[in-house]
Amino acid sequence: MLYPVSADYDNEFNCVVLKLYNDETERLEKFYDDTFFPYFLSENKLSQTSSIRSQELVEKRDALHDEQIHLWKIKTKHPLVIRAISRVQTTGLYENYIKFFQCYIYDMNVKMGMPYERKEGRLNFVTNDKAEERVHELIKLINPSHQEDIPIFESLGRLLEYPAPFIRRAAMDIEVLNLDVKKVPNVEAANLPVLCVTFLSNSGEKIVFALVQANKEFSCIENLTQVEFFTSEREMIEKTFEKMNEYPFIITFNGDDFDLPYLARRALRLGIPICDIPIIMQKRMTLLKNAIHIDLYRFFSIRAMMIYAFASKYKTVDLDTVAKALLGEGKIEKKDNMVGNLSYADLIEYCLKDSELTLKLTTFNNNLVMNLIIVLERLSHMPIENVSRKSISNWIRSMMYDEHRKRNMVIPRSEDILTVKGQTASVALIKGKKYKGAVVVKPKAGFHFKTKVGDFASLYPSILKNYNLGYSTINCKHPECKTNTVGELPHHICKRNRAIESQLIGSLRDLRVFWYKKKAKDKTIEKERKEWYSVAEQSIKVICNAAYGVFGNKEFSLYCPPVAEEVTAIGRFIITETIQKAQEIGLEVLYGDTDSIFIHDPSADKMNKLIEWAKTTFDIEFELDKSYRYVCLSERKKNYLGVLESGEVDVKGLTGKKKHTPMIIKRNFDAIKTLLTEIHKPEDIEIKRTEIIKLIKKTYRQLRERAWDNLDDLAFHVTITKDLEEYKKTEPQHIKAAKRLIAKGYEVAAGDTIDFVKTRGKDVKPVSLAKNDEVDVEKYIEFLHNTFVQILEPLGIEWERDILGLCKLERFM
DNA sequence: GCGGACTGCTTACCT
DNA sequence: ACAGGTAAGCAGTCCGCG
Repeated sequence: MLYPVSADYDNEFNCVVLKLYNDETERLEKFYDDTFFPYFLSENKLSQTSSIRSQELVEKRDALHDEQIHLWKIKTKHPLVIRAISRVQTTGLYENYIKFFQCYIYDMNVKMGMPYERKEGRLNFVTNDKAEERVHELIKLINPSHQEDIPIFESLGRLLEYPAPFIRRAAMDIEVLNLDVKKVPNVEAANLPVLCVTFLSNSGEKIVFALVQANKEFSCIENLTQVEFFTSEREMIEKTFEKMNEYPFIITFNGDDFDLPYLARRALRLGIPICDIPIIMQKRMTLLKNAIHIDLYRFFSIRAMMIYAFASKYKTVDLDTVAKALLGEGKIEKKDNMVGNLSYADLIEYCLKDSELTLKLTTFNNNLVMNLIIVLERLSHMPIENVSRKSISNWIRSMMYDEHRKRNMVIPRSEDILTVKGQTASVALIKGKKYKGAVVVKPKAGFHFKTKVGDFASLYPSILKNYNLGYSTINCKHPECKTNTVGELPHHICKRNRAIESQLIGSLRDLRVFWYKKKAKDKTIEKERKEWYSVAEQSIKVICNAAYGVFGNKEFSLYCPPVAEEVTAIGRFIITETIQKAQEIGLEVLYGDTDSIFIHDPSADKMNKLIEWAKTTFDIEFELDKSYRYVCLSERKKNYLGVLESGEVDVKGLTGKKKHTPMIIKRNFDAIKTLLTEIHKPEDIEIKRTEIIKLIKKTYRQLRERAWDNLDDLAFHVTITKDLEEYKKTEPQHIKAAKRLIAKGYEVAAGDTIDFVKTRGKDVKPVSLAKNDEVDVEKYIEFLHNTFVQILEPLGIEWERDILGLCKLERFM
């Protein structure tokens, strides 16, 4: 069968081209369609020119104003014509910014990533009876509250229930000679030779190309039988291109910005004709002519993916960190960046390992990442190359556009939404923010045994759904809706029409809560299918979690501030009411944040009563989320530690967990975590208290006596979040340290994490440039203190008395 | 001229 | 380029101190 995986405009044939993955031949095929033309909509007919193909009056639904309107559908002879016209004609145009290939996908109803077959020059969707059966079943089970939502459930259900193809793919990595330890090879110049290229495929092929280096002993290569050596770099690169054309999918880690452009530029330098170079360098990505290029660096950098799909298991995006977090293994360690100094065997091993990790990142957990990409491609109606690189607001936007087109609705212009629907009515607590957000309840400090946490499942998506929120329904024009307000804000909500956002996000939410969450845990389902359900569940989670936020982001094309603030306002209303109800029932509320409530030792009876009340009052699933053996709260919000009944420790927000904290303190923190799992009842606290004091004292003394093993253990790790020139207002410590690195000739850029130690005289130094005796021990002791008071307070440990007191005494003895 | 109080900047976290 | 809320540490400024 054929699966559409990519779409683009083909300049040679002057029409749209789909790339289809054939899962029988395991190759890519192309499908050209010259019956579809670029177009946009206009309020007025334009003066006819040779670049306009036709102009035709069409009827559209305008959901923003709730009326039917007539617009001119203007078809052009080339996609670029639309841009040219938009520069001259700046008013009265609609949908002129939507990419041509996206229009094709939406209007021709191309289901990306779904099965098709070619018949008489056309593509026909191939129905899968078993999947259809499951779709039927899920609709019956969910039993949508609105009849008109059934088609949405059907199409979403199909996208998630149809099986995904096996994708043949190869991971690729190159190594380039490097003359300067402090710098990475320059891509623009591409002035140094490529030394090694490796391909590793998921069908078992391993290909290694290596360049013969004049300075290196050739005798040791006899046992490298699978390696093909080249004396000509040009030949090696030509062979590399040949290989790249053989695979339908090429996976890299940072291939967009390094491997592929370097190969392309190097090829040009070596005189390979441009038509033989299968690499297309675009502004924001690097593509392949005959394959789909997935750059995992881009994929793993997508914030929403990082946080929701991978639960922040990795915090910086580089191959070593991501692989260690997800696969449990990292890169091969090298002494420095001097690739040229490695023996052939080491160089090849190193390069192969990178390819191996890159491939494994797409295959682990039964192809989790590859399947995530396919599901997201399906849901977003975007080509794989785009969905795997672009942030989540692009996916949601694309989903919304598709839905507008399917209903013959004109897509409103951002500025029109703002004019018609108005601005925010609430005031944020934080300076510079646009509107008020969630409620955080001040915690009751102390050790609380038997604490249970209840929370609303997908609170914000549920609010979007239940309260029919969207740009078309908030502050609508109908007189009878004006009184339909909720809670504290003046906005009213439409009673006549349903909002697309509410339908789409609401349906996704229902699918997740009532179907995929359950299926992913169902023990009667075979393993592979269960894993697929888990992928579907995670994909929906990622989308739902961001769905509210986009309406408060002014760059989002359906930006609608009243919708965003109405969501949080209703959220505040719901959680506040629930806390009040809990107290009425006689439950002790210890803490709460946004959609969760911590309750101290509730009776099963009262807890169930609260759960039932919340569910029926708000029609949102309110469930028992966690049962803690105990939680340890301080007065600080968003900061706590809890031990679950399973013995697992849950740490939130504490300094000991943050990634910038030096290792010497983190290790202490982890040891204390283990001790805390050994507390089962209040009497245990006493025993563990002494052990914890002992631990901290040890580190305290180690610092006082300057007896650390390794200076690296004292390094803070702080990320540079913007270009160095942008730090105009202040010079933070990590920037100061970074500048010292630059002065020594190192390259430092936004996104890098700086490792620095605090030195005497309120100074800092990069750890690589600092010496042991420069360390400002007082600063570290202060940090040790501040890190541990967060949990010591509730334990009844006093720094002065218990840590310093004993240590000072001992020092006298 | 110095130090404490204060504000604002920056990063990393929580939901 | 999904949002707002919170903690922490530091940089820089203001103000009072005769």
